[in-house]
Amino acid sequence: MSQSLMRAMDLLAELAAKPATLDELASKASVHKTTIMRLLHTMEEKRFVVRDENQRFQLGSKLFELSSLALEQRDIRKVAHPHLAELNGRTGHTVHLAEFEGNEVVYIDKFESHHPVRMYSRIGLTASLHSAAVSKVLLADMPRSRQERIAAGLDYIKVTDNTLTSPEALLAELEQVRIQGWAHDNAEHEAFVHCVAAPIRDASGAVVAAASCSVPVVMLSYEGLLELLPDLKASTEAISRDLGWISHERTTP
Amino acid sequence: MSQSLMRAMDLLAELAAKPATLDELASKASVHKTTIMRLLHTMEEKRFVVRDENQRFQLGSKLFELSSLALEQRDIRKVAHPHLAELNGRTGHTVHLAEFEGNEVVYIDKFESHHPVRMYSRIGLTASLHSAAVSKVLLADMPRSRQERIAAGLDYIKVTDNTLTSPEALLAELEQVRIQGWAHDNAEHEAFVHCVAAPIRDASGAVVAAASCSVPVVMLSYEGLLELLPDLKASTEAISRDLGWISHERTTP
DNA sequence: AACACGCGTTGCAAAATACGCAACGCAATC
DNA sequence: GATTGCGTTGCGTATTTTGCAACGCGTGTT
Repeated sequence: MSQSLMRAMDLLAELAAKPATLDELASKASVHKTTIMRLLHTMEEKRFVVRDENQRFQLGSKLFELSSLALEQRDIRKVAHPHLAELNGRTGHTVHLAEFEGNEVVYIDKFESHHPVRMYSRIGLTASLHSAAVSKVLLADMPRSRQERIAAGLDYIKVTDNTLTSPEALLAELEQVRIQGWAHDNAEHEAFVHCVAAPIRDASGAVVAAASCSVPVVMLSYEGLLELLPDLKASTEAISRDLGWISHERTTP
Repeated sequence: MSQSLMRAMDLLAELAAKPATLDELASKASVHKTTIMRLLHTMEEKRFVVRDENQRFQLGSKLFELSSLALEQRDIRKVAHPHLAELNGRTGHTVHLAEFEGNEVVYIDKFESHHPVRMYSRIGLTASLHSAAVSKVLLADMPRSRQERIAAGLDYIKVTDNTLTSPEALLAELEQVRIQGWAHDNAEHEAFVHCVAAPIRDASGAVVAAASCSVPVVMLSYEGLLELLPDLKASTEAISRDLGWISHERTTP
């Protein structure tokens, strides 16, 4: 659509991975360096890019500024923050907050594990739709027709022994997630990590986000993982209440 | 230089302030909406921008991804180096940079004193958790529950007259450190050396490292040591800014 | 029920803009 | 002192971007 903008954004992505010189960038993009240079110049002017002392280009501080502003705008994040921080403090495990965006699931907040064995992830990364616990939670609340459309469009790369490999398997699991009110990732994405996730609802009752705990399997058995559920549910329900949601569960039968 | 890119970046800055509709953006930029729309489309494709349910445009998750990646690769040591070298040059005293790693505080960089009386330490060594000034700074930013767990697990070997000897004493001091924004080691680890330390923060505001000045007591009284604070704070704050941190102190009252 | 308004979308023709090229300047390296 | 690596400059070409005018679609108004 807009060629120069497209290239510029690719450049930013490239620089995020690793600072680079003009020629490196030009050859990777298969464009002449003059072109790249002009783009870098304008981005430099707006502080999206800076040059270090050795003429290598890297991402500039404007980007940090924008990203922190953008994160602040998402009010789910703001509301959830204290609750998830508390959950993280109480359990000591990695906690993620994720949202549906476009057709992807994106991590919008993360709280690091207190333990030396940690898992890698980053705010802004997208989660796998057929294996991440948060994705299952977010998908589970969608209308069946949309679930089917999405499930049909995935390629089910088998990354671990437990990865789901068919639309049917995924849809069946989504149905179960919807009924039980939580989801797991039983080492379906990385063999050494499993997770549990639960939904966060707004005033209309729609699932607007999902929170999860991720734990290395060497640290906690599957049964131990499930014992985190009451804590996790307590947190997600508290967040939902803060967002205006009113539980319609019968308190005592 | 590159008109479309320039406009696109202005759009991002505009959206950072407040999500907006197409027409709002177009009138603010004094450009026809078709033009803006094309830019937004390509940015949407790259997840720099998203539309919410009411067709308002806002910043997308790619920005979070880029900025967290970039911050990760700017390792603290590299960023801090010139600032600490300058501090070391200016004061002439031993300067340390320390990080939390696992459950220990580790020195990750050191600048030697210019004076003949030096203190012994080495990059990679761990600092004592209950007496080193850098440890206090790093601990002070942690959640209370974690502080308590750590404080309870230490054995308070009394190495000098001033060594803190109880979890209560340590926790009380951490609270003070958190409030005042710096910590001391008043000859609590070695009778002939005292130090001051200050926190280094990343874009999220979390304390990711600490820097300190260590001086033999024969060289500088406690009052003299405190006079190093403005210099030290200036350095740590400059490093924090380089890491993307934005001060939320009011500049003028 | 009909109408107007707001907001995004489409197709097209004009030209301003971005592009590639080739040559230059300036360091650092051998 | 020659060579390699990296960024910079000027210029003609044509590709890309632009503005316009009309359309589609949903909302809320009379």
